[in-house]
Amino acid sequence: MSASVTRTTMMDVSRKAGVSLKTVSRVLNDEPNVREEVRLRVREAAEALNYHPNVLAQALVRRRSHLIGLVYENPSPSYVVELQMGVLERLRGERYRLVVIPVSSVAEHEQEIVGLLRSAALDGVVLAPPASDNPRILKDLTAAGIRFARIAPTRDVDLGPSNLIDDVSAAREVAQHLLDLGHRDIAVIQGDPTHASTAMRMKGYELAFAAAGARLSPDRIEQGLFTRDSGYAAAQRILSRSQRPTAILAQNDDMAVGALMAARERAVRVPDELSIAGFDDSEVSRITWPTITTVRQPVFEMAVSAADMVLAQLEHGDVRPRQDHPHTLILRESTGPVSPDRAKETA
Amino acid sequence: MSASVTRTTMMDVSRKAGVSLKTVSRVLNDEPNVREEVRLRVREAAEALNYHPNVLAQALVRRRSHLIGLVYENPSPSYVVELQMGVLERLRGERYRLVVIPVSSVAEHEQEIVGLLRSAALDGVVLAPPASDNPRILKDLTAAGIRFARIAPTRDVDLGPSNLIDDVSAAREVAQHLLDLGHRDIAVIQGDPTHASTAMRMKGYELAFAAAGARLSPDRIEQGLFTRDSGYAAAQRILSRSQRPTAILAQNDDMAVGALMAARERAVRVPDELSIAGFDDSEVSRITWPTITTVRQPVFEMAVSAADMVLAQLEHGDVRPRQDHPHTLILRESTGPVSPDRAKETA
DNA sequence: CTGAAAGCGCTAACAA
DNA sequence: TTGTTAGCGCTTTCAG
Repeated sequence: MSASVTRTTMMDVSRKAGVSLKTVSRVLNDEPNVREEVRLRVREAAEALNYHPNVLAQALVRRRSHLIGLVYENPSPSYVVELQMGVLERLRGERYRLVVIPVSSVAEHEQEIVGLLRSAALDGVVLAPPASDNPRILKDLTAAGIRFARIAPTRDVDLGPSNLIDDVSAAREVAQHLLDLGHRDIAVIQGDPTHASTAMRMKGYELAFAAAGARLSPDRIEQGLFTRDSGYAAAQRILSRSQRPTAILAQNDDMAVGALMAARERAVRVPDELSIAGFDDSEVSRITWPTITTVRQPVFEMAVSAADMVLAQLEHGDVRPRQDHPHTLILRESTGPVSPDRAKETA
Repeated sequence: MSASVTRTTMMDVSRKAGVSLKTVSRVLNDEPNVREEVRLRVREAAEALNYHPNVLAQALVRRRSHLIGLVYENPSPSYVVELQMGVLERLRGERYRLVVIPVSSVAEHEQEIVGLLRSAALDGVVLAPPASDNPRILKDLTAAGIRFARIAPTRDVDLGPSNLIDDVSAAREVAQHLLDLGHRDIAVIQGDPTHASTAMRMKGYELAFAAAGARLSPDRIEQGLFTRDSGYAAAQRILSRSQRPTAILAQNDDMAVGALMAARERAVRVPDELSIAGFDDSEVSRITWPTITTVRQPVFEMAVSAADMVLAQLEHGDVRPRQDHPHTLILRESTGPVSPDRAKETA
C-alpha cells in the first residue's frame, strides 16, 4: 500500500553511477568541475532510478524552505483573490510556493502571528492590511529573520519595504465626485475600524467636504466591516431614517454592493434617488446593476510588487524601500446628479 | 542586519538546562518519562533562550512537512474562493498549512504536475477538477506516496477518495425548470471541454429535453470556458442570431453573469424576453440583477470533506472512500415563463 | 576534476 | 528517568 517505503536517495544514484555523493550533488545542482562524461553518467543513473531530491533535506541545509506566506484578514473575498493572484503571478516560474495564512483578527492575535509564521518555515511573507500596519508584527518578523513586504500600510512607512496607495486622496476624489454632482446629504459606510485605511478614507472624505464648504454629519456615518453583509445592514439603517440621504459613500466595493441590494429591496432607484460609490474597483463592482462608481486601487499590482520585494531580499539581499501605486477614479452607473427636488432642499 | 545568524538550537537549551538533547526533545514533545522538576527546568531554559524548534529539521526526520496542496485550474474565481475557504476551514486549528497550486492547463501539463507537487514537499493534496479526473495524475500521486482526495470527479470513482456531486441530475433539473416554464428554444453555453463535468452537464440537459419531448438544437450550443468573458462572448453570438432563443443554460454562474451582461448591453430584458440559468450557486449569482437561477453545488462542503479525507489518511491511515454531496435547484429572478407570443411560435 | 568527512537540527533506538 | 549513538538526505569545507 504505502507507496514509497524507502525513497531512492542520492546515495543510490552515486552507487549506480560509481561516483561520490558530492559529484552527484554537483551534477544535480549544475555546478562546475565535473567531466562531461561523468555528468552524463550521473544523469542517466538518476533518471533510471527515478530519483527526486528530498526538498526537505535541501531546505534544512540551505536554510531556505522556498515558502512565501500571504497574511491577510478575512474581509472581502474579491480583495483576497486579487491579492493572491498578484503574488502567484510573481511566483510563477520561480521555485517559491505560496502558503496562505488567513488570520481571523490581527488586532487580537498580534503576538501569536509571527510564531505561526515561524512554525510554517516561511522564508518570507507578504503582509496585507491590517497586518501590514502592525508595528509589533513587523518587529517580530525582523527578529525572526523572516523577510517581508507590506501592502498598503498607512504609517511607519520606513519600517519595511512598502507598497503604498494614497488612501486619503483616493477617498477625497470619490467624495469630490459626489459633491460635484450636487450631493450634500451624504451617508458614509465605514470599514473595519481595526484597519487603518478606514480612518484614512474617512479623512479623505472630510477633506473633500471641507473644500466644498459642506459638512459630514456624524449621524450619517455608519459602521461596517468591509463585508457585503455589513454594508447591507448599514445601508438598511441609513435608508430607514425618515430623511434619506441622496448618496452613500461605502469604503469598499463589497459594502457598496450590500448597499445596492438594500436599496433594491426598498425599491430605491440607483442612481436616480440614491447614488452609491464604492472603493477598490474590485470585480464585483463591474457585474452589479447598475455598475458601481469606485476608485481603483491596484491590489493586483501591489501584490506583484510586494512578492517581488520579498524575492529580491531572499535572492540578492537588496530592497526597494517603497513603491507608490496610483489610484484612479472610475465613473460607472451607480452615481448621478442629485435629483432637482432634493437639491432644492439643501440649497 | 541579518537577524538570526545562528539560531538557538536544542543543544543550547540542553546545555542551559543541564540535561541531554533527548530530554529536551521529550519535554518539547510532551513525551512521558521526565521528572516534573526537569520538565520545568527545560521549559524555562527554552523560554529564556527564546527557543523555537526548526520545523524543517523536524519535517526531515518525521517525514511530514505538514503542507497540504490545493490543485486547481483557473476558471472561475468564485469557485476557487469557496474551494480554498473549505480547505482552510478544515485546516483551522491543525498544524497543516495550505499551499495553493494553480495550474494553467491540467490537460497539457498532466505529466509535470506531480513532479511539481513533489518538489513542494506536500504531504497531501486536494484535487479540484479537472485534475481530480485525471487518471495519470492519480497514478503518479500514488506512486509518489502523496495522499490525496478528489473533488467532483466524474469517473473512476474508486481510484481514490472522492467527493461526488451528481452533475447529470443537477443539470437535468435546471433544464427541466426552463422546460417547465414553457421554453423550447433554449441555447446552451458549455464549459471548458477539458473538464469532464462539461459533458456530464450536457448530458443532463439532454435527458431533460428528451423527457419533455423536446430537442436541443446543435446550432444553439456555444462553447465557453467557465469564465465570465467566455460566457459574455458566447451570449453575444447567441443573441446576434436572427432568431433569438427564449432561454440560455450556462454551465456555470460566471458564464451566466457574462450572458446577463451581454443581454443588458443589447437591452434584452431578463427574464421577460430571455431567461438565463447558471450552475454552482456561487456568490456572484446572488449579487447580480436580476439574481440568477442556478443549481447549488456545495463546493465549500466538498472542499471541507476532501481536506478531511487527506488529513484522515495522514493521521490514521484510514480513508472514507467516497462522500456524496447533494445539489439543490435554486430559483431566483433570472428565469421566468416564456412570453406568450414566443410560446405560440413553437406550439 | 573528484571524494571523504563533517555537519544542518532534530528524533529514535537502545542502553544505562 | 535519563543519556548515548545513530541517523533523516542533502550540502559543504577541504584534501587529494
